[in-house]
Amino acid sequence: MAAAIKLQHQDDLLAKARRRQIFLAACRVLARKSFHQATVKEIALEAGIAAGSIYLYLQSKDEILLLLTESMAGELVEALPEIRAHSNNDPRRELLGIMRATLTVIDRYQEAFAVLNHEIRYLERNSQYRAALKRAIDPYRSALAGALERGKDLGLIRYENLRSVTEALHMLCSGWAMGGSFLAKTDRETYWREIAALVEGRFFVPAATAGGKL
Amino acid sequence: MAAAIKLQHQDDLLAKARRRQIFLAACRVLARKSFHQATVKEIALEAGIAAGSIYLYLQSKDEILLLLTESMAGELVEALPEIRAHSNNDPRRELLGIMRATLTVIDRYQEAFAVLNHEIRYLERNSQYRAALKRAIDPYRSALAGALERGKDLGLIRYENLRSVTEALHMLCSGWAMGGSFLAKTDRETYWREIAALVEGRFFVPAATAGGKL
Amino acid sequence: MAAAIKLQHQDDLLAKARRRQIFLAACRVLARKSFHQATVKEIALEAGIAAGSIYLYLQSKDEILLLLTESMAGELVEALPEIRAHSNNDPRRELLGIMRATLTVIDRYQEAFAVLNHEIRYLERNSQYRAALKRAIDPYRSALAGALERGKDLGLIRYENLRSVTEALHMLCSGWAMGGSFLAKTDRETYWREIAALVEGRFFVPAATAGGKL
Amino acid sequence: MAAAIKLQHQDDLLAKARRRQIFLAACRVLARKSFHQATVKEIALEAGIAAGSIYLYLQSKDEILLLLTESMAGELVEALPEIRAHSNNDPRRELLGIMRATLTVIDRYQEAFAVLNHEIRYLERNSQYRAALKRAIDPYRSALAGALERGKDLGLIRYENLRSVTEALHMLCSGWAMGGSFLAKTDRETYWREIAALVEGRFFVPAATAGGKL
DNA sequence: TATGAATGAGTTTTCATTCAT
DNA sequence: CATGAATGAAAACTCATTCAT
Repeated sequence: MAAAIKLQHQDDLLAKARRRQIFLAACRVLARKSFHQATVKEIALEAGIAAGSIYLYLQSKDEILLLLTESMAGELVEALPEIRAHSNNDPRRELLGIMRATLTVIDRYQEAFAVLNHEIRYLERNSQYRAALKRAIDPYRSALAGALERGKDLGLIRYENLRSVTEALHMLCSGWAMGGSFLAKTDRETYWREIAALVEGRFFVPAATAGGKL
Repeated sequence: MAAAIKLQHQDDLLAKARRRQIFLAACRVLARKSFHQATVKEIALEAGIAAGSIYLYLQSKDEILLLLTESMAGELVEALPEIRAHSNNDPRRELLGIMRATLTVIDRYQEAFAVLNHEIRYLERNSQYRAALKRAIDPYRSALAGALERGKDLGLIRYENLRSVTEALHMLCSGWAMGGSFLAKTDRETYWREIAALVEGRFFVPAATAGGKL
Repeated sequence: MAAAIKLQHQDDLLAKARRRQIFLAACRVLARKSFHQATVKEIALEAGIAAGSIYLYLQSKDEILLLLTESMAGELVEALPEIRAHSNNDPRRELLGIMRATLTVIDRYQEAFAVLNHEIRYLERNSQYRAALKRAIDPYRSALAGALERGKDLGLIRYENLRSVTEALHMLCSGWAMGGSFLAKTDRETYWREIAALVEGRFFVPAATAGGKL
Repeated sequence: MAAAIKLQHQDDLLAKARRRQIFLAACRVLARKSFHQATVKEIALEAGIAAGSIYLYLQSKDEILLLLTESMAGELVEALPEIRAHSNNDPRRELLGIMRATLTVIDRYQEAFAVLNHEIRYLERNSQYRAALKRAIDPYRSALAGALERGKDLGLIRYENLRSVTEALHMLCSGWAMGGSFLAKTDRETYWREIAALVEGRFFVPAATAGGKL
């Protein structure tokens, strides 16, 4: 029984490692082509496993998109506690910290993130996936909303509609990766300064008015 | 000879009308599914023509994307003279006018615009298309840039890098259609007020400092 | 009535001229590509008529092959009386004359002839066409066979099996156009001397034995 | 390692066997219809594999023609060493041996050979295929040319132009399969006696003149 | 008679998914 | 667990033929 548990454990570890391989391979492939131009075989080979072996870890090609979502959101969510810890209990710092982390993760996977952001439209129409997507993204969304709410309660942040601001702030980050032929991308740091200034100027209550200081 | 010209003229009109039919059909279909899920046959039938007849007006499925670009950008470009005329020679009004028109067009085709914005990444890798895309979009981009430059010259608008601001402003408009599962879309007018305020607050020189008034 | 007849006559002449145009156009097109690579539209335009107009003179694409057969065989058949007249009643001269004319016609249409010779395999499986093909070719075949028979009767030509010799002699001529990648074609005159010598040496009874002289 | 080699070996064997299946299936189908009338699916099913499986062993439909060329030429080339061995060092025997083998292979695939001989015209316009075709045919062509050259050196065979004779001799063999409606095919042996006599009488130096005897 | 836009059947090719080994 | 050969459904595209003008 102990052996069985250990095996189970090893299997889980193996599966996790394989899924990570597949995730990274998919990111590399999607940096070159669209989701539909990329074949399952190509992603499998890029991951160093045989074409058919993808299906030992994934149910379908579409599930690669779910894997991408879970992996990227996961990296973000893992970073949240430390961001919170370093925010000195100032929701403004926490908000900017989350946005910075978001931009960092997006920057890490750029193209794949843009692809994912497009394909997710169609994925979430499938009720089977919608729940899983929500589960993966919610901790991040909650952290963002939580910081905003606490900021409002403390009189440090102002906004009208929580939901729409939450999404707008995320859009400011993701816009960085989404620009197609219309957008001449600047480097990440330049972009970061731009949106940070935007957020501070528009949403943060001026120091003279607010009680604390950033 | 007159007859020949008339025929030629009629043919042009026919082709133009058919291409418009196809454009509108593609928009309707792309509101339901992705470009790769949509079949040429489906779009043709939606346009009220036979499956094969698409190829009388288009060289390939990809050219549908070019048609979308030309049609949407075309609607925008057609509106430019009047926007200019009504701007009272104030580049700030012209800038906001262009952005409002952009948002209006994007709103009209929403889903199809989002699809186009994604697919255009892959389309523009084909040098044959890149030139055509540029040709379609440039008048719009120039108008935006022109208003910004004139505004700067007159001391009414401030910015650092023309190119990056031009693109950022466009992104503010297109972001409206691009949000996937992350973005809970608010209605267009609410969004418009949001970004208009953003532009006015950040880029426009305060009335106290600037010479004219908006 | 006279007018009607005249019109009919004119119509016939017109149709004949159009069919000639189409024949020549088809030859030009088939010099560049195979029968299946060539489109009806392409041949029509090459003939200087509109795509759909082919069907005023032909029932189907396959009938182009019939037209080719009739036209090429026709040119040959038209030459037969004069060949006969110049043969001085010597079947050997007539035979060589026919073969020379055959080679001339084949040379004139080379590629199209080769294409026709291939496609005719499939055309003649259609009983509707078989009769028409036979009707077009028979005068030529008869002339060839006739010369051989008369030659044999006069003791000037020797052979075993009439049918097989007739065909072999034709093959000698058509081989000139049929060589694909295997055959490095020599010029027509060189080839003609080669096969003429072959015929004289192999089939003709030596002068010492035969009564007359060539 | 041994296992890997064995697997590799087995895979090669499998691919070879499948390609052979496809070759034979193509021959059977092409005995019934032209290359363009034959569909890839039909050939695949005739080969006992699924429609799409053809593409595991072939890049395109056209490559079937290359496969035909390689297979037929291959059968010929495999026979060459033994022909050489049995020729008793007499180039005349070797030459006739090669021609007889050629006729045998052509007889085996008759219709498919005729189709191939036609389609190869268009295939060899593609430079990618030209090289492969040449590679497949060259050993055969060299053997033919080699026998002719050695024969000439020994004073046993006479000819003017090596290249053109080589091709003419091949044409004598292939003509057997090429005759369309014009040629009433005789049986192979009759035809063989015919062309063998032709070669002996025309190209071989008479015994009185030559040193050796056949 | 002449046109050429429209049709839709038919073909090649791709690829997600399965399964015997 | 892992493999990769096999499958077959699906889709873009072509083109002979028709027919309203």
